Amino acid sequence: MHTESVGEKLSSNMEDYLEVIAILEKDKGVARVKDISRLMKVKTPSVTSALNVLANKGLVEHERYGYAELTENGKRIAYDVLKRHKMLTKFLSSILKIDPHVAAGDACKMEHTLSPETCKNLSTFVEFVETSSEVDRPLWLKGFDHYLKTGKRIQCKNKQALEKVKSGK
Amino acid sequence: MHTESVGEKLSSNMEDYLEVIAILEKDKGVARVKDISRLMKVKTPSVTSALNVLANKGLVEHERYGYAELTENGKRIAYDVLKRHKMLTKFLSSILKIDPHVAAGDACKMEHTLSPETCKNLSTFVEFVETSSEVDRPLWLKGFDHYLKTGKRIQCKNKQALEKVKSGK
DNA sequence: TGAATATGTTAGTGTTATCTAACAAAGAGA
DNA sequence: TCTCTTTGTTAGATAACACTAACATATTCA
Repeated sequence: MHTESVGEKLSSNMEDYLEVIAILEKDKGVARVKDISRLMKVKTPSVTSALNVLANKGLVEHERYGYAELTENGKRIAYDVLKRHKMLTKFLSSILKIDPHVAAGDACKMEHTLSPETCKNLSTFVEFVETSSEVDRPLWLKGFDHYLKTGKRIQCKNKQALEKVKSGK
Repeated sequence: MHTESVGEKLSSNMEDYLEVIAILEKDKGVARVKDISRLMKVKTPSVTSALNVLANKGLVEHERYGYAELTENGKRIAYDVLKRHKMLTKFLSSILKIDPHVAAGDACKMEHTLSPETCKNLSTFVEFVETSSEVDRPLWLKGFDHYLKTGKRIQCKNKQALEKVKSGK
């Protein structure tokens, strides 16, 4: 019956619960046990149990038979996880061309475990690609797309590269 | 005392045990409980317990007080995981410039959970970068390195791009 | 060969997270 | 208001995986 210290790190599972609650609060205004159970693909007693754990850690507020609500600390963690989730999904779908559904699944698994360094650099990479000018971005990313599809590299000898650079503007 | 059906999928943990055994067999010739426990960062009773599970599934052979040995099925899985591990480490360290030690840690977490699609395309991406000709590879990858370090994009107007293309050969 | 040391196993526990079955409360309609 | 349905909780079981303490076997070397 004691509140856990804030410093203890959360399991992937508990992070997932927080994330789902954040999504429900955003989409529906409130997070109900039944909706959480649906999104988490678990039965409702598992949710009740998880909410007790999270409430004990001061990450959600939950009155018996009531809604779950993220506390400020809970929001901080949930939004962090969501941010990573979105970044990972973007990397997988728009750069690696992974089917969006599969990409979301993989992002779910990675979002809890990747080191801050990897998250940061991957995020920078996505940003680098997304904000590239028309001149260079299509050059290598289209090259990769072609390589993905055919296994063969677009011929990119000097003359052809020059062509692209010229016609780029 | 029954052999598990081959189809049941292995937990991340059991895959890790197989991987570690494969590494020990390669490095030292044999895999001892103590060495496995060291690499897995668990105590020896956990290893004994894991070996029983894996032996039951027909993935290792293990006589009491003896070495652990991968069966053919065990090798197949272990080598698969190792292959993913190496590919992920290469992506993280040579493209994202993650410190090798951190990269190895992240690879360990991802290697069990990523979808085949993501593994395949990421692998293709690494290959695409590694086998690029001198002309285009440095162009964008160096651009990314600079962006990583400074947060600023190398100016890549047409004239400058032309310069690089010309001097590339 | 026969202690002493190193290594491996067994037994029993704890933690996390899941489930089913049974019960309790809340909400909706007649 | 009173019942029916929906939703949520409790109790108790199970599974995976780790641990410690105690015990068993192997190995080493004097």
